[in-house]
Amino acid sequence: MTRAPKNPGRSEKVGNQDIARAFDEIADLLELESDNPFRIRAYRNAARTMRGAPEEAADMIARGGDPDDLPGIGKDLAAQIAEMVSSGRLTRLDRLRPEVPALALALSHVPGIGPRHAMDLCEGLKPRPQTLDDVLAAALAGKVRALPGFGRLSEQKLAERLQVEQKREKRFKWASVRPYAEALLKRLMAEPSVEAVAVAGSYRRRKETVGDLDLIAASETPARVTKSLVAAPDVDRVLAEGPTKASVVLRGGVQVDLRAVPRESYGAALLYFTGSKAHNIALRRMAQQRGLKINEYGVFRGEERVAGADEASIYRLFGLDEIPPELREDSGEIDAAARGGLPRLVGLKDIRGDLHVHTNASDGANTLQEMAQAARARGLDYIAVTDHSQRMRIAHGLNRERLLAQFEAIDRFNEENPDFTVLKGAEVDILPDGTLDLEDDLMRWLDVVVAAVHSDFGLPRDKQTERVLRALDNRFVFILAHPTGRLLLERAPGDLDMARVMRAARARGCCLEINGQPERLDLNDAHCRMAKAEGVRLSIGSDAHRTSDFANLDGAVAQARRGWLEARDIVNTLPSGKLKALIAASR
DNA sequence: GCCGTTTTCGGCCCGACTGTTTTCAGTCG
Repeated sequence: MTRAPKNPGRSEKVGNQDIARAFDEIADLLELESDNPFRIRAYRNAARTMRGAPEEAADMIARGGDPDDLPGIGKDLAAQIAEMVSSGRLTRLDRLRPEVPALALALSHVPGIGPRHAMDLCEGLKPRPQTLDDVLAAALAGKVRALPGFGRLSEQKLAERLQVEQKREKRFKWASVRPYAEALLKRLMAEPSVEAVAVAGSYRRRKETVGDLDLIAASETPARVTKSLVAAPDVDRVLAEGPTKASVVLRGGVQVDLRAVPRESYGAALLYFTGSKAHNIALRRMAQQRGLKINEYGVFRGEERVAGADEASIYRLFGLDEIPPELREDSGEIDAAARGGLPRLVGLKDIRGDLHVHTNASDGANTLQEMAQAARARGLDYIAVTDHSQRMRIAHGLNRERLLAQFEAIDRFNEENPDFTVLKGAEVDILPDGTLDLEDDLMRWLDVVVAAVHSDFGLPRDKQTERVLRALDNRFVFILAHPTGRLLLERAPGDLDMARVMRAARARGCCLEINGQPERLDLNDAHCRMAKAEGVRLSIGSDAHRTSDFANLDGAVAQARRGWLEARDIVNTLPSGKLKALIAASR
């Protein structure tokens, strides 16, 4: 459910996310009113643009810029943005809301129920339903089948969908669906008729959360592949099954959609179902301009297929460099690919060391030696051991004495292991007033000081921002860890003026961390891109608490890639010697 | 509502599956 910003007229800043939500709600409402579909799309595009915009609209307007310059934002929408920024309200939305029942909006958000049926249910049922439960009751009582466009079967499905909706997990963290994805890939790969299979969709684009899994298989006997999915052991319910397509819900609630296509269409299908939708639309427009048609079976000139077996052939046909899935959001990647200007995205192999690692001295599960060995086994050259400072009682934070003992252990380890480097570090708590939980005379002996907020996440924007800025003021702080403090699907990001934080970080030569914990992935993709634009360097940290957690680096790298980052944007692609010099220069 | 080497009007992406229809609308991706 979307809401306009609270506290209209207050000085509290309206963020791009608020604007995006308002535009999406307008699109939803217009859709329920059966408004012009292209106008609806314009609002949705605008919402997407605002979500990924590199600069807060409020800042843009304050410095004399015009949101009209953003792609998909014209005069009208620019005026609406300006209205929201100045007043916190949106007249268009305020007028629209009373015209459409709130229940219709809620119904249309249930999968399988579109705007048409949502309105028909609201207006056709007697007595008029007020809640989703009312609609469910009507369906169970057999009152829905009488409505035009409904029948016995659709009534039954409606009841099921509403019941599922009540306990549905809407999105899943990327890492939590990975086991399902890999199990299904393995199963389908074992099918003799399958020549190739991959996960497409937002999973392949490495979005931090995914709503479902999209599988693409190449096979000359597609019906056998869809049958194999439907018969998989984890399948709870079958939503649809046809000769080339099947949809199921797994136990655990993850929906899986499979498309099986012939070998010569595999690249086209992979491209098509990897999306994003906006990226596809942009490509299709290019196809049209060239008198071509692109769909999930290939690129066609008339009846003739001119590309489609692999993705590269399709991009090549349009004069584009191959665009990595992480960039396919229609946020500038197509222009960049056309002029040979795509970034050379950082890869896991570029990461030389890990700058955020815990041991069992604080809340980790493994010893310093075990962590170092595991890192080396993964091909890293160094790690920074960054156990918690003493304020983190719950995490066994290190006091002065224990930290000094750790120094000695690290020196000993480095002497005995000349082919690997353990850097002395600490994850120092940023206290609510912005002071640090470790004295300067200790921090000066650390190779890497990582500062992080672990309490009082709910401070108002100005206080939270001042708190972080004060911490960054300390000459020894080199990295701001998990800058927003968000936990995916659990805790909203702290209210930080990220533009100010970035300017301060650049001025001080500090880095912002991309934390790879699957529930953090903090910074997010948009912030990564913003940091690069602001000239702020980033660091990648697994925040490992056990040896297996070095796998988190993959998630952090994926996030960096979504943020258009290259190896040179990330400090721990440097060898340890150069990194140390960089840190020394920042003090 | 946006946009422009067919530019200020008239376009705007494409196909599979489902269920209710009797030739198609709704929904999804």
